[in-house]
Amino acid sequence: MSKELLNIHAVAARAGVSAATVSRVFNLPDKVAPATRELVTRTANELGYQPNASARTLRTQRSRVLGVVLPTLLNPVFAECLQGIALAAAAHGYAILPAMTSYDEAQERQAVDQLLAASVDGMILTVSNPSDSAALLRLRAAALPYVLAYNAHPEHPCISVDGEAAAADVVARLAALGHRRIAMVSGTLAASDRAQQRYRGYLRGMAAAALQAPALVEVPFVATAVEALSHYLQTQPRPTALFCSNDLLAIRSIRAAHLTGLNVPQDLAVVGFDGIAIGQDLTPALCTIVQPNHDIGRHGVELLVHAVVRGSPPGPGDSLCLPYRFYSGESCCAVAAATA
Amino acid sequence: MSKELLNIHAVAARAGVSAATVSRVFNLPDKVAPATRELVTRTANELGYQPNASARTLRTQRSRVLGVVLPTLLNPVFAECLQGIALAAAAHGYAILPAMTSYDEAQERQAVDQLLAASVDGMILTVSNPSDSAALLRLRAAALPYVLAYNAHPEHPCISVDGEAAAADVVARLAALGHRRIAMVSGTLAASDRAQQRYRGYLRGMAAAALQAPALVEVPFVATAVEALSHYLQTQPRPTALFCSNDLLAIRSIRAAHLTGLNVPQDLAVVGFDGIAIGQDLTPALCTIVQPNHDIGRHGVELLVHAVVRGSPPGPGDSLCLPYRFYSGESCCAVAAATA
DNA sequence: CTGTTAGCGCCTTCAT
DNA sequence: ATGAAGGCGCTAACAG
Repeated sequence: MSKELLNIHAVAARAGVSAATVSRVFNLPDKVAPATRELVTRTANELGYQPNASARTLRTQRSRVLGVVLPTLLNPVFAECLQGIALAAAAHGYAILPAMTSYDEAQERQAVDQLLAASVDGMILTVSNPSDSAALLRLRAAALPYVLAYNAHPEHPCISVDGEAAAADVVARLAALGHRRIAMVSGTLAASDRAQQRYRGYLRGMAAAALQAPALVEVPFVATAVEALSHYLQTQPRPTALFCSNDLLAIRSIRAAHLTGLNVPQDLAVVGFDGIAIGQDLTPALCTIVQPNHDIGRHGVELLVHAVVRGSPPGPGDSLCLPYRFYSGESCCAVAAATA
Repeated sequence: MSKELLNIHAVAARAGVSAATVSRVFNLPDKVAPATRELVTRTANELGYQPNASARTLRTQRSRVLGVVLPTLLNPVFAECLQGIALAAAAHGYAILPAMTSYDEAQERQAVDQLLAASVDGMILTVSNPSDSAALLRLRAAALPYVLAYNAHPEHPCISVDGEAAAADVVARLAALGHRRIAMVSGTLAASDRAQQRYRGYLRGMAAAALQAPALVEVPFVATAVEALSHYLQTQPRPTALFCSNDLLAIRSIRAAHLTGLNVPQDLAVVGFDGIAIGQDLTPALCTIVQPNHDIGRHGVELLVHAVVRGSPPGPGDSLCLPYRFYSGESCCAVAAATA
């Protein structure tokens, strides 16, 4: 096949028109006579021609590509979100260019630089800490449209849920079920503004229920999380309920409880946060705060597409706080009379 | 900020050299005097300059981008694989452009077309059926390097595991544990060559153990899988072991068993396939065939990068059959004497 | 070792 | 309604 000559001129020559006309057929179909348009379209199809995206981008300064910066896909929360982003982007004629940062700020900055060089039209990102992010500074300096996902910050456009209210809500529900020793489990608190937000909500909820909050159970390393949690659950006094800052931790807590000989939820209620899809198929089904992960991605895309159309980047005022939902799974129940 | 003039000429002017020299500093650093190189590097950093990827692509016909075509990220298998792809690609200086197809062949073709127009240097894809795929024909016609992931087919370069052997292995192990009524559960068989491969292995294993294979339990719709499985488990004679063609189905089978009042593994052994990371943290820990999902992605990237370097696309001869591993999780045990 | 020159494929005024 | 011409930013020959 003469693959090398499959450019706009080849189509033009074959159709007996100029390159400009072919271009117009693809970009401004209304400005070309129906007969010519039909001819060019047919010729292009026969040859299997598609406009070269790089040349287009170079010329128009618009790539129809959105950059995506996420910590990892090994947490289903972000996989679900990326799926939402991918579908929404495709629906709007955009491609996506994702980069994974492993919760590392240096990699966040590097990813942003790379995506800037790729001429993306906008970026959706989840960063470790929006307050103090070199990556976000770059974006502002470049005046590139961007939205944060999951992060919440007054100075940036964000798609998020009110994690603080949700966490307080969880504690209130646990208290209403008779739990008094309610502990919170999280990963490295400093590495995630979401965890910090949820922790604030937890403290607020405990105060509102007039309960004393035991020390935060920080589980820094995923690999040893189950072990650390098992150890923790053997110390006295044991909590009757565990509020975990994410679903993966909740799942590991349930495992740790079993290894310790505790039944969930009878001996230990476990509540997660995130609403990963798989949680509902587990046994016991995971009790958790369900975030609209798919929609968080979708709204991020739509905000950016909208911004491109109107020509001005999204600002903090465009932030969206989406509703969450308490999923009353089987991993949580009223405290047993004996252990209360 | 004078964002518009941040091109190679701006750097050249500021450093008092020509654009060609700046270009060489970025592409052939050895061909420029150390002093000049240092000067240019410093100037570029001061200005925050990075070469424009589109222009580079247009000029060199190489984009340093790999296309990725996967069914969905809602199955952690593919999320884990994509994570592997993303990390490996980044390590080799490549970006990735993923597209999700929802197991739909029309979308597979569309994704390939879009990625071709984006001038990707190669593609990694998982398709419904490699034998009869319009998407793969396009790739061949375009002579673009590509590798299949998970798919196995003699006429294409593939990174896969021997699913048939693995499935036969599972059956042999279950038989050795005393199971005689071993049923297999899968999604729509026609929609996945992997499921078909595993089913062949199952049948082979049953024959080898001189056991009669009950009818395949096909669960077409994810939304109603638990319900369908619960119903199935109430019919007599019930199997003592279930071999599921993927881990998500295994997890749902375990749930269905519980809803039916059966204990896993005492009343029903459940074995999955895929080795999604979360399986090991479940209770009972999922017994499954562990595939190296991350490495499947990584090898795919490396095969493509290698091909670009040597200048010829990978062929069927470059296929890699990676080792799998039987993870002896808690969802499987010897058949109870009474139910055997 | 460095500068000059000529496009890569496309879109977009401007002219017809 | 269509064509001709220039340049987006970059790299690769070719000179010097």
